Amino acid sequence: MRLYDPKEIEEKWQKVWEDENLFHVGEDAGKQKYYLLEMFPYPSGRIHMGHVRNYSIGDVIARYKRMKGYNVLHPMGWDAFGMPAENAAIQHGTQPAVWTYDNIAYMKTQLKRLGFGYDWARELATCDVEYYGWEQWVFLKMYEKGLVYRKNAPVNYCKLCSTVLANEQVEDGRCWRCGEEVVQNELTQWFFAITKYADELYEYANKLPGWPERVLNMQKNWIGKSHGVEVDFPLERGGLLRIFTTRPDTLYGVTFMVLAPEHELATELAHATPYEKEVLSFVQKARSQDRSFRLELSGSKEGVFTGAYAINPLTNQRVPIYVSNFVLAEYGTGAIMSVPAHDQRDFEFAKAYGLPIVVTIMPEVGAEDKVIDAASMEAAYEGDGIMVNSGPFNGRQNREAIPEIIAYLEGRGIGKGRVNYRLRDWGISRQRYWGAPIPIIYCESCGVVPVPYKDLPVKLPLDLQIKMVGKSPLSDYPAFYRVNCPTCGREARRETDTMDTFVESSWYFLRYACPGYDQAPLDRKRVDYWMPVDQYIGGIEHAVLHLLYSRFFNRVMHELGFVSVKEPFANLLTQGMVIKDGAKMSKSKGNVVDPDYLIQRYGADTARLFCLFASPPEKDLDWNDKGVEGCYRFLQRVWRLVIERVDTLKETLPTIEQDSASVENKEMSRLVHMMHKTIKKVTEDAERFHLNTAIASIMELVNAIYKFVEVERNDGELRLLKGVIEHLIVILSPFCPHITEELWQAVGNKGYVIDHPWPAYNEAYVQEERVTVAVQVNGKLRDTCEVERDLDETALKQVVLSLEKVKKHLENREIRKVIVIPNKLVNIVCDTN
RNA sequence: GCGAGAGUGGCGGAAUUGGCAGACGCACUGGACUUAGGAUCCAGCGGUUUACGCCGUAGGGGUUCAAAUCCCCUCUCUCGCACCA
Repeated sequence: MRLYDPKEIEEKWQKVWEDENLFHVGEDAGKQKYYLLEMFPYPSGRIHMGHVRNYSIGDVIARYKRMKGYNVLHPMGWDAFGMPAENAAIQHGTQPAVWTYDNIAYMKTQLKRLGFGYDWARELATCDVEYYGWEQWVFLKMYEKGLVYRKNAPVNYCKLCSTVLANEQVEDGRCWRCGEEVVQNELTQWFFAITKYADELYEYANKLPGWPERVLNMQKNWIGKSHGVEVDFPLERGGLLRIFTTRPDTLYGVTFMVLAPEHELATELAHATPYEKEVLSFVQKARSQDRSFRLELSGSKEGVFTGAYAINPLTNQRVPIYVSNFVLAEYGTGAIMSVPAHDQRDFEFAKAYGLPIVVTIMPEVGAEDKVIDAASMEAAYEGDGIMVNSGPFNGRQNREAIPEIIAYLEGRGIGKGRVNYRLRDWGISRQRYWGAPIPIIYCESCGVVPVPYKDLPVKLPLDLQIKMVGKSPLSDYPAFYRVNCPTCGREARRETDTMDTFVESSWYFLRYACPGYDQAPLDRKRVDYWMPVDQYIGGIEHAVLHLLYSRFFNRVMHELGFVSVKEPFANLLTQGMVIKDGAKMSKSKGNVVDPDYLIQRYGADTARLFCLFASPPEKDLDWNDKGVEGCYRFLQRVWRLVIERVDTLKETLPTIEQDSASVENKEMSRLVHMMHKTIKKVTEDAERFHLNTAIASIMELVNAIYKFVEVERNDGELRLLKGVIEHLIVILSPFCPHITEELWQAVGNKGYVIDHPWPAYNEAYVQEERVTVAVQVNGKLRDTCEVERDLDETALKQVVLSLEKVKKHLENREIRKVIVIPNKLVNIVCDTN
């Protein structure tokens, strides 16, 4: 008998798929499209198990949908700009471009060896000038529309990476990539005006039913929409101090004001007063601390009095103005009103500096058992209640009064309702080489001059030596930055920063729809055929980064007229990590499993099968070498099942339609039932991505077939066997495409299994003719019995009551009622004496 | 602290709607075949009990004829956010 040799058959079919161009797709108005996308990889050198898992899940869905009759777009490409290329260049003296394209070439062979069905004709690498050139084009359009601007601002800077980071790329005060502590630097940077879409990005998060709640919450959290009011507090010495608050219902309880150290009034108010010296030294100290350090001081709120007072516009009382490190300059107006009675932070500050506390909200009677009192309270009361000490609003429920208070403020011209966002604009300048050059020229006489469209692309030079220095390598390379001003022709200087690589990954999914298009970044007709992505699959780690940027960028492309849809990803699946020995697989932990080794030892089908079978896609996958063996064993079992009787099967005409006439005995009807049940289960599980249980049910079918072939079978039975085996091959094929293609051919089929339509199941056969009914007495299982399906209740009761075990449990007891769940369960409720 | 999710055999995990808890696989145990078994096949495999049975889905309470599933309380873990006024 021929042995299962994965290496041989996998190479064979991969070549056939490639030669026959089987996964190439075009737009076809006659078919329903399905765009399936997995997050593209960074070409780091080799793929890891996380990729294998991600792409295996995607490949199953793509193949399944294709067999279902969809026109499936399943592309692959490379997120090819980024720092590792530069670091490798410094370490090994290579060129980032060479390093990157070499890695791409190798990783592509790895993906091919896993048998993923991509349309390679659409492959792109973001470091291709054909790609980033169009990105520069979009940058210029955004510049024209005011969606890109340049400003001097304190930015997050990672010393180790020698570059600036966006807010989203700072985690716990550390660099998302290398973990180095992030410091604040003042630099002139380019920003994308993502905050212009803050509200839309927030609100549409409620219109994405196909996304995990968790991701949407993280995004909403990040955007941080809050409703409140801006209030102008007159300064005693003239002028106004504007603050933002979400709690106008506590305005009557304001006892002081606090400014961020960066607030322009901070030093101004103290100017020429006895407080000036102290304020100046405090502000200087605070400014020298970087943001993460200031945040670490949580709990220790420090501040100084400016010597100035503001007037509470509702009470006309004068309240002192402080400067403190706990107020953020970037949020709201950089100044706050402080209500120590009802805000814990203000309370702590008031206690530390001996400031008065005025209670304006009392807990409602019954809601809290104590009446709060300014003198004795030990923490702020942040809950709701009835307003007191609040002039015309006394006695009102605080939440209900808020809209009226806002109207009251607006009517008197002292405040205005306002929505505030936590989201900041996206800083995209990076002082690195291996990225897309920002298409801008600085001219001493003309200022900031965009590169004319006709001069695009601004090509990244490939022939420079990369040295680790604290500034962009390009700024050391005159051949790049020396340029003549496009406006006046005089000598000028190119921007030497490059774009954040998250810009490239924000629109690659659009470009897949029209690869190679050279008239514009995108070909709207084709983009509209394919967009939105029907199913996006990737890691949770991009919940706010890539996924938020892409939603923003797609909106920009929408406004530029390149795509109709506003939201790029209709459905999102976030797959879990691959864990081994209790930790994420990583080189430093020494717990990596090399995909090449797996393919070499067991074959791609086994590698895929294990990744899919070991746990449901959203959960973390616990790597288990023995589990891999189990999957290999299963495939050998399938192989033997077919190959051991391949000659017979080849000669037998399959019974594809299992009508009742061809079913001669109980074992046949049992097999027919198993087959239809399995098709149904796999179909439903594929639709909801429960791929592990889909595989489990296929295993059950295989077990049932083995049971069926234990004895010699007649012609009719063999015809059924062949039909069932063919169905088995078809439904296993999305998971393990090579072995199934081989077996499909071995049993005598001409075409490819991938071209075979997904089988339908017949509900009539999904149900068995005889069913096992659980029999309970007072809710406890006492026996089971096999009866005809849909047996009427009276007959069923009769059968059940005649069971010996049941009789025993009913002795001397009176039956109160009998509950019957058809074909499932009978529960006899009786006295319990 | 706030928000979200989870807790089921020795392990990974099943259980679309409240209806036989533990599918499928791993590990383990016994057996068959064998020169051999790390191959294959068969049987067993939540705990406890000689057995009938009793107990069992983090713990406690509740609703129900019936709860892993619904409700309340407690504990533990994971993730995200965290002076955002």
